[in-house]
Amino acid sequence: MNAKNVKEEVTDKYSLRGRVFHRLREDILSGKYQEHEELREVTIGEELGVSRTPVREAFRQLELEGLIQIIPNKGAYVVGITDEDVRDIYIIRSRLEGLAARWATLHISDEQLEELEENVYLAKFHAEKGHLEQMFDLDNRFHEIIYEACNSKMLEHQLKDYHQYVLRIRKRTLSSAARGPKSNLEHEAILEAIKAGDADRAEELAHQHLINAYKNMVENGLIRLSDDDKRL
Amino acid sequence: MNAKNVKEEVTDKYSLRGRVFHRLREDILSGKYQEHEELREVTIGEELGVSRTPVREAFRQLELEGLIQIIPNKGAYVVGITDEDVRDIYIIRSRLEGLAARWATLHISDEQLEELEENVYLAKFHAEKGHLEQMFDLDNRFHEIIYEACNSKMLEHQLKDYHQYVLRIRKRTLSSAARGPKSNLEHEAILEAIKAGDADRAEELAHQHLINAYKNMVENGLIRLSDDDKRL
DNA sequence: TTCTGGATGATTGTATACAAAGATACATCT
DNA sequence: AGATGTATCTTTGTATACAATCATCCAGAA
Repeated sequence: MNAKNVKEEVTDKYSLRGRVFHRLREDILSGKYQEHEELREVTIGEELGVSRTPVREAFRQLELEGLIQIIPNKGAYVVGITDEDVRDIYIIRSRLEGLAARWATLHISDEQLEELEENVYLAKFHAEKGHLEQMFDLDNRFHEIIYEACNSKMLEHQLKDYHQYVLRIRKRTLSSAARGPKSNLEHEAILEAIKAGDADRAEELAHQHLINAYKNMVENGLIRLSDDDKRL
Repeated sequence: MNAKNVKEEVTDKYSLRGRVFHRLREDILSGKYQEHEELREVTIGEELGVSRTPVREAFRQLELEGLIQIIPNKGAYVVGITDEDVRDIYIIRSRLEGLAARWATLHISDEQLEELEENVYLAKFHAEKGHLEQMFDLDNRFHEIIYEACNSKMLEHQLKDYHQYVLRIRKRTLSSAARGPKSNLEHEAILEAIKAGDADRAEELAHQHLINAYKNMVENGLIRLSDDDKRL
């Protein structure tokens, strides 16, 4: 899941293979296809109205992304995403977001800083009004700005990939409204740290921000966790 | 998941697509194909004596691995990797390796621990003898054991992805022999921390281990770095 | 009964044919 | 000359035909 830029991702969606790829990823992450379910090339092809060729190519990519497992001459099986995976994704992402916030502190542009401030200001407004959809979008954008500001092609791409996962998880669970204001305060604190040029603090705050988001999901019973929480 | 994985990787190599995939990866990593060079489906197919179909599937995978860039309806181009990318990869991986070492401390099995100890012991031997190839393999295996021991499908997958890049960089630069013994000592320290159940220390040591490896490359002039090193 | 072996059908692996998009070269117009 | 349109060629995108492999089932022997 590595080097592709935004432009390709877009054009990508206009090829049949691209559509199959994105659609299948959606459907696997959303839970339409159960874990261990077998995906047949012709069946998927018929469902999406394409032949086996683009399906096969999409399968190979999904395998590399770890979403399906292909056993040669046998078939493709959905790997699925467990609650443990969700936990790990959040923790991994929390570390990388911390790193991104650190680097953003070093390299953020005036324009980006301004957009962050506007973002925080607007989010406060929509939180008071209870506009869930706008809060959702602003939250995404806040993180995206940080990714862009960190000035690292590798890290940005990595985090945007994970964002895909996180979006799906959120869709699956529906984010809790109560988390909004707290999340906003945390965004504000991260912004302040970046403005103050305090990279250590920015990293720690961004890291904790993601951990809090995850904990909130657990507390609300959206994700259940069997074993120890030592990983956090 | 391990024994099975190995078997698949092997069977993989007996399919035409698998052969094309592995062969192309080799050739790109070894520098046979220059940066920005265009890879044509028929040409590659003729070279390897196969049709376009397996070549295309291999291309899609190589794209996800970040080794080539596919521009729709145009062609596939070998992707370059800048010194800044190398720096970011090492830093990102250093954080994730730290996390992996932390989790490995919590979840490592007796067998894995034993293999780690054997690995460290053997590495010392080969370092004294100056067996570069064996040291290289043992080093890779050391990290792989940690990945497997961390007991996280997501993190393991992530780190193995990055490993691709690192292998590529190493091949490009040739690792310096002088680093060997120091690296071994660091491995040993990581192992001790894991055995002692000290997750914090394991994380910090593993993190620093990667940073040291990177610094060594810079000091030996294998990698040039233009701007500030504040990112470290 | 239980095991073996082969016929049969289903599914993937590969090759190839055809369609569509981009690149090139040249003629034409201003 | 420089710009523009177009014919043509090259290359990729997709569909489909055929080959190879795997799974299933049932007959027949121990």
